[in-house]
Amino acid sequence: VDEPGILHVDMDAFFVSVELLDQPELRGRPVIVGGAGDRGVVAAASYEARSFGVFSAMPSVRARRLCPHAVFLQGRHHRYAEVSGRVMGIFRSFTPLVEPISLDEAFLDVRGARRLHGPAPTIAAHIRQRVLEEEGLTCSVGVAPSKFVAKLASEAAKPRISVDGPLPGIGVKVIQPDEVLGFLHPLPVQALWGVGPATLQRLERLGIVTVGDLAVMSPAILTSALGAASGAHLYALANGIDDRSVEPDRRVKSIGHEETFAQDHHRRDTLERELVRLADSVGARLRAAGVAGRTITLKVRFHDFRTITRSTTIGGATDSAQTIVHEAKRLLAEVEPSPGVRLIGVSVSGLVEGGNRQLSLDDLDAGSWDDANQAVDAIRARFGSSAIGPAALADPDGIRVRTEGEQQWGPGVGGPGPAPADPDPGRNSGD
DNA sequence: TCTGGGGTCCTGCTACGA
DNA sequence: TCTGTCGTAGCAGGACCC
Repeated sequence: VDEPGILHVDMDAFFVSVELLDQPELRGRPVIVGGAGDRGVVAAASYEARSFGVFSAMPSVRARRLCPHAVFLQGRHHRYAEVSGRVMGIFRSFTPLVEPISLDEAFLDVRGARRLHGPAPTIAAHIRQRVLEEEGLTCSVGVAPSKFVAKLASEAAKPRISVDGPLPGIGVKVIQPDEVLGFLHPLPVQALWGVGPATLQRLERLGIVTVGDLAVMSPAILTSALGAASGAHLYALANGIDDRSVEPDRRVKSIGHEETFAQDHHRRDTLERELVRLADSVGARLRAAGVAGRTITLKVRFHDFRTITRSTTIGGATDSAQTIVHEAKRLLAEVEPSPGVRLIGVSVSGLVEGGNRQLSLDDLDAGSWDDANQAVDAIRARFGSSAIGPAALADPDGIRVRTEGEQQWGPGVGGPGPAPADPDPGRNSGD
């Protein structure tokens, strides 16, 4: 790889910027998108909010303390997905080799687009211009010979915060092949993709502070400290070696849904009802994606944040909520909920394309559900996700069904919490 | 300070069949 | 028949990313 042909495009404060498009009167104010409840977190913060020390993944309680006058918004995932789809469309008008990483960032391989659109830095500038003109949004672009250097470069191109407020970034940062090591080595080691708090601690024990320190370390010492895969991977990155290609059609490997409760739950029957709702959502998403899976995993997080997973692998792949619920309940039966459960989740992995799906005995048992599931999917497509759902989830008046998507970044203020009618005698925790 | 929800990947352990 | 080895699958947990 000898020319900077990989782009990393990162939208600036994406969720917040989309909200500002729809509510321009909020421009210039500190705006935070995320869960507003006691157990929520910040999903995105405007640069005004960031200058108060607010960052994504920060507990909302703390964000509110740091910036009490900030405007808190719940977030609208569907709206962000819609805008993201159009932005990715702009990227694809330059190259088919687009690998979306999330709603707001993607890698592009533009080495084959030179003739049509010019060299990579020119393409980067054109992309920024078109995203601004067509969507009213700004983005930062890193241009480099490899994915991870492009990612770090886009970070260097981003707007900055200062005591006087936000400062615009340079927008495009280009790293030529002979500049890679000079760019990388002064960076703190946690700038590397794959170095989080735990790995950072281990590296610091070896006296490694910068990427340059890591680059001159013995690979044998690194692998013994970090394991074979991570050690070799980080050593390669620190020396500027990253031959991962841009993969335009990565297949999803698992689909899951989990929720934190506004208050801890202590009763198995309450948790089972939540499982029905989560599995209903996971089944619908599996069918929408045209996949089915063999491994069902239950996740439980207790009041003290201890988290366990229990999984089981069934004979044939399923996309049926009924089968998922059945297996998840069996797994839950081995868990003691009385200390208090703050989160429960269900996921399905070992995915195969729906067309290759094999029927298991469980599926045969639930086979009659297939038609019902298809009918439910059709009704939801036409009337919305809350139009129909499992009877176990209906409100006492039988009118409305709680479904997925009502909490994105933690439980809202005062809810949704448990399904209704959940007396928890002997407890005063507010289940 | 008190920690969401969507994921991926890696490691270590155990069971099991060849 | 018993024992050891090896590869693989399944499972649980941890770390990390956005």
